[in-house]
Order: sequence, then C-alpha cells, then structure tokens
Amino acid sequence: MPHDPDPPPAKKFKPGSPFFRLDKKPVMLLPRKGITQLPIDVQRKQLPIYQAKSQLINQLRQLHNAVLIGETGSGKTTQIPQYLYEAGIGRQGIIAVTQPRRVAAISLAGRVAEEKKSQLGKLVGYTVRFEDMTSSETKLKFMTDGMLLREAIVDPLLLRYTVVILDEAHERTIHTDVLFGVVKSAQRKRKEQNKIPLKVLVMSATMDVDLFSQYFNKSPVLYLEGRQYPIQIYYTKQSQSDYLQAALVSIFQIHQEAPPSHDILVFMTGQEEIEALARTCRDIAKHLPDTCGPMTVIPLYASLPPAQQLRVFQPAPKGCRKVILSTNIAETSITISGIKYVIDTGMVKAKRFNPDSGLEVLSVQRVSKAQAWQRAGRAGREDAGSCYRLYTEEEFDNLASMTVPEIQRCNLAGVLLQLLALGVPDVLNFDFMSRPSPESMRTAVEQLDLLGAVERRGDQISLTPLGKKMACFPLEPRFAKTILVSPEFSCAEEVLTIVSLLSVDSVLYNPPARRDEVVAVRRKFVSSEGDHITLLNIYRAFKKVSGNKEWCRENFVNSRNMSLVAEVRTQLRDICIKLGLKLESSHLELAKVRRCLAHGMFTNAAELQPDGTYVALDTHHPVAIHPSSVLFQAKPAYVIFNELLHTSRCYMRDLCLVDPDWLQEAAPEYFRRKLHATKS
DNA sequence: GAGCACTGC
Repeated sequence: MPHDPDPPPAKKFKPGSPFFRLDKKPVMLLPRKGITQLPIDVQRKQLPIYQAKSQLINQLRQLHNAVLIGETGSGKTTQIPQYLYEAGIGRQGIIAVTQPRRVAAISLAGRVAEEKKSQLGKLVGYTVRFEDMTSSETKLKFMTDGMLLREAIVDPLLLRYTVVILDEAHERTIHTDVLFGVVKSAQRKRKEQNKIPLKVLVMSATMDVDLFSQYFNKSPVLYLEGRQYPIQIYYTKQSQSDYLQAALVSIFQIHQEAPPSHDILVFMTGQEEIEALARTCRDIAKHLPDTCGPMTVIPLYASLPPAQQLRVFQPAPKGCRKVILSTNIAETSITISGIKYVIDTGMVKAKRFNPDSGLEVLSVQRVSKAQAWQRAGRAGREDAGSCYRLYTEEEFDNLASMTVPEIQRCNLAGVLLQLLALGVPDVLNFDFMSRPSPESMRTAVEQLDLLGAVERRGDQISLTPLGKKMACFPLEPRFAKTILVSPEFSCAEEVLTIVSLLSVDSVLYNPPARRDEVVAVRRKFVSSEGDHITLLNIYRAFKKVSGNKEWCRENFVNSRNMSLVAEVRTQLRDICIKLGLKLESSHLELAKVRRCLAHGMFTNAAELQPDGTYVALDTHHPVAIHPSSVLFQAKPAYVIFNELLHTSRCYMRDLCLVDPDWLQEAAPEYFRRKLHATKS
C-alpha cells in the first residue's frame, strides 16, 4: 500500500440506503440461480413472470399502449412476445421487439427460437445491419431500433407489424427516441384510416415511467413484481478530491476483508486511467502480506481486442480475487457474473455538443442518479451485493436524476433528414418525448439547407430530390451528399471507400510503445494530399492482399475495423446502384477525389492565416492540425477536415488539402460571406 | 507535438 497518513476512504464509509431500490419503487425480477440446468419449458415456467402470465395476457389484449417495468434479465423480453403470440394477439402480422444493440437482438432471437423449438429464421428471427435472419414465416422479430427506423422510411405506418415492443426504452438512444414519435403517429393514423391497429408496448427499467406513460396517451404502467437481491449502498463520509486514489484504497480494503471468491467491478472513465490503475494494483498486490490472497486485475473497455475482452468472463483461479476495471461498457453492454462488489467513482467520460459552435467535446462528468443505480445493480445479479460510492450521500442527492437523452446532445441533421424522408409534415414541431433545443434544430436545418437537401418556404421545410436520395444512405448527411456528387467528378469508387473509412472507428492501430515502428511502416502509404488519400492508399493495399491478417499485423492496421469498412462499402455501393449512380474510378487522378470531397464537406473547411494558425471558415474559431495528421508538418493554405476535437486546443482531425476555388464553386454564396468575414 | 466513453443505420 502507498504511505498514506490519512485513514483510507473505505474506513470512512457509512451505510447509506439499505436497499438498491428506493421506497415505493417496485421490486424487480431476476432469474433464479441454477435455472439453466433444467429443461427449457420447465425453465420458462419457473420464471417469476410466469405467475403473472394470464393476468398479463388479459391486460395486454385490451390495451393499445402499455408501459412495462422490470429489470433486464427478468424474462420479460423473452417471454412477453411469446405470450402474445401464444394467445393469438397480433397474429395477423409480425410482433417486433427492438433493442439498442445488435448483440442483444441476435442473442434474444436465438434464445426465443430455442424456447419455441424452432429453427432460427423461421417463426423467430432477427434483423440487424448486414444480417437478416427472417423469412416469410417470421412472426416474432427481434431487431435493432435503427433498423425499424430504416424500415419506417419505406413504410411509415409499419403495416407489417401488429405489435411493436420498444425494449430498453430507459436508455433513450437517439433511435428509440425518434421511434417513439414514429410508432405513436403510425398508431394514430392506422386508427384514423381504419387499418389493423398497432399495439405499442414500452419496456423499461424503473426510470422515466411517468414520462413514458404521459407520452403514450397516459397509458397504464404494469409492474412486474418479483424478487430482488438486496444491495447495500455505502457512501463516503467526506467528498473525495482524488477518485482514483479513493478507488485504489477501496479495492485493497475490500481485498483484505472479503472472501477471495467475491469479485470486484470498478467503474472508471477511460482506457488511460484504467491501464494506469491496473499497473498500480498489480504492483501493490505483489507486496501484500501472505494473509492476503492473490489478485488478478482485468481492464475492460471497448477498444480492447475481442480476445482480451473475453478475459473478464474467465473465473479467477481458486483463492484468487478478480478485480475488473471497466468503463461504462459494463453498465449495459457486457454482463459479468460473480460480481459481489461494485466501486463507483461517480464519473463518466461523455460527449457534449455545442449547437452554436458545432463542437463536440469529450469530457469527464458526473454520472446521473439513474446511471449510479445501473452501476450498483451490477452487484446484485445473482446474490446480495454491495456498492461503494466514492462520493457522499449529499453529492449523490445533487446528481441529475437521469442522463440527458442522446437526442438533446448531438447534431440533429441526420435525424431531421430521416423525419423528412418519413413524410413528417412539420418537422420543427415533431412530437418528441424530450424536445431538443430550438437552436440545435435550427443549426440542423441550416446544415441541410447548405447541403441542398431541403427547401424552405416560410416555416415549411421539404426535401429536395437530392435530399430524398441522401436519406437513402445510412450515413451522416454530409457523407451522403459527397457520395451523391461523386459521379460528377468520375470518382464514385474512391469516394465510397473514403466515406466508408470515415464512418467507422479508425482502422489505424497505434500502440504507443511501438511508435517508431508504426511511423516507419506507415510511410509507404502517406500522401502529401492528406489523410483521406492516405487512408485510401491503405485500403487499396489491404484489398491487394485480400485482407490478409498477417499483413494487417505488420502494417498496424486494425483488421476487424477494416473488414467492417469493406461491409459498409458494399452496402453503400448497393444503394448507389439502386439509385442508378454512375460508378467510375478516378484511378490515379486523385485531385478529382479531393475536389469531390470539397463539394460534399465544404462546411468543414479551414484557412491558413498570415501568422501560421488556422481558422475554421464556418464559425471563425481558431483551430489547429492534430498531430496525428499526415499534414501536421505541412502548412496548406486550405484544408477540409472530418471532425473537430476539443482537448487542450481545438484540433482538426483527418484533413484533406483543397483548392479554395473548389470551395467557392461548391457553395458560392456561403463562401462569399465566410471568406469576406475572415479577412475583415 | 496528442491521446478518444458507448452505441447504431
């Protein structure tokens, strides 16, 4: 242990609320231990929700809307669709169950197919991007919420469906929030037009119940009662100035006192601090007295290679304690069994969006109460557990009650384009459950206007023919625009590649310890024309060796992301073919490609100033070239960039050298204003 | 001369 004269924070803990849930909140269902060894139909009947089956069916038969409350894993997601189907409710069409995440949709479909003793893709199926496991026989369909939203563009009344179940609604993803409005409107219109009614069920953990119920015509809230393993909550007596130190001390406090089979899950903010704390823990664990057992420390975050992520599921050797240091990936996406203790730093790294500057800032912030409960809940999935909050009870009381829904903190251009494509008559007054700010709506309309996607007549906004085509692409509007103008420059093939590369996580792997090697190996791809062309060179080389894994390793290319790029590209290319676009290659004439990029992404342009700094032309904010760019040492007069990242300075990332004439011809009026303003 | 939580179409 470090020499710390103060008593460790864990000693200062006092018991807080004795149970996980607050008073009056319903108790949650959780699957019983050992249930998986039983035959499948016995398992189904042992789920506590089974007791409520006939009552639930009676209620759901009559209701058009209902809000169902119950913890994830209660069995509600797998059982209720089956109950409806077995009771003949909604048999004329399909019962859809939406999920925020692909893996959830896929694994739930697998589970339910197994329970129905039916081959996956027949009665029970799933649809996610790049994968459709459904057939004409499919009646129970699990899908990502984004996928149902895409379908709604073709069929705004969702006529294939008789029931839509929006699961995990409390997560409030941007897709779920838009779907709320879409299903509500479809339901009303189908009623007005005397079509088969649409039943809408919203499933959630305990948060936001009133909001959901109010929004869906004051629909009844059905509570699924059951058992909940109690979780003891502890708060610190005093506010902690250093949550990392507090976490460290708490880990070893628990380690010295608790039986070794009890695992610890620590919620932290990011890769760097996780790796640093992991090293410190391992060092300290080496020098502990023999009375203390050994400890394995496992980091967990999304950018970790899959094989290393799997380590969190392996049980520690007997007598050894498992300590998992995780980002919020373990809040929802990854469920680890055997967790007895949760340590919650109370902090999270999250993106914030400033609609005025169009700037996204990634910053460390306090969690919401809802998030804190979600984290605590990870200690009580199989048995009673404890949660140590590294903040005082008063600090907890002052937290925001829920996380601000995604729709209120991101760029809305894509959402508005989608709503317009859905035929929503008055987008600015769309019936959002949580309305985004008027400024961010205005910014989005302006952006779409600049791209030529919309026409404005007074308050009326409608799609132009170009806008209609843009909405066909599962992309940010500016990327869709770039693809659509590419035939004019005879470079669609190259632009498809570049847009695909920009719309997934980076394909470049940069282990800091091998920096010199990375620089040397990457030299052969570098283009003086910028990062876009450099990426294109890497993709071309990757294709030349047919995606060889060994080649990826040698060249520090992330093969998982590169394969995803290829999949995205195929999808985008298919859409181009459906739209009848002329797909040509510019081959070696890469200036054509850059000119095309300038036409699609002119809103992200920057100009070199006489003093050697850069100014973003859109906002006149001072910006700088990110050191990871191949243009870092260069001083091009004009560039376009893919994104701005505000850290120590405001950095442009992924740059492409452009000619100012191209910008002028792409948006003459806009640049007359912008260039003039800069010079004055 | 930096350093990036998590999803998804």
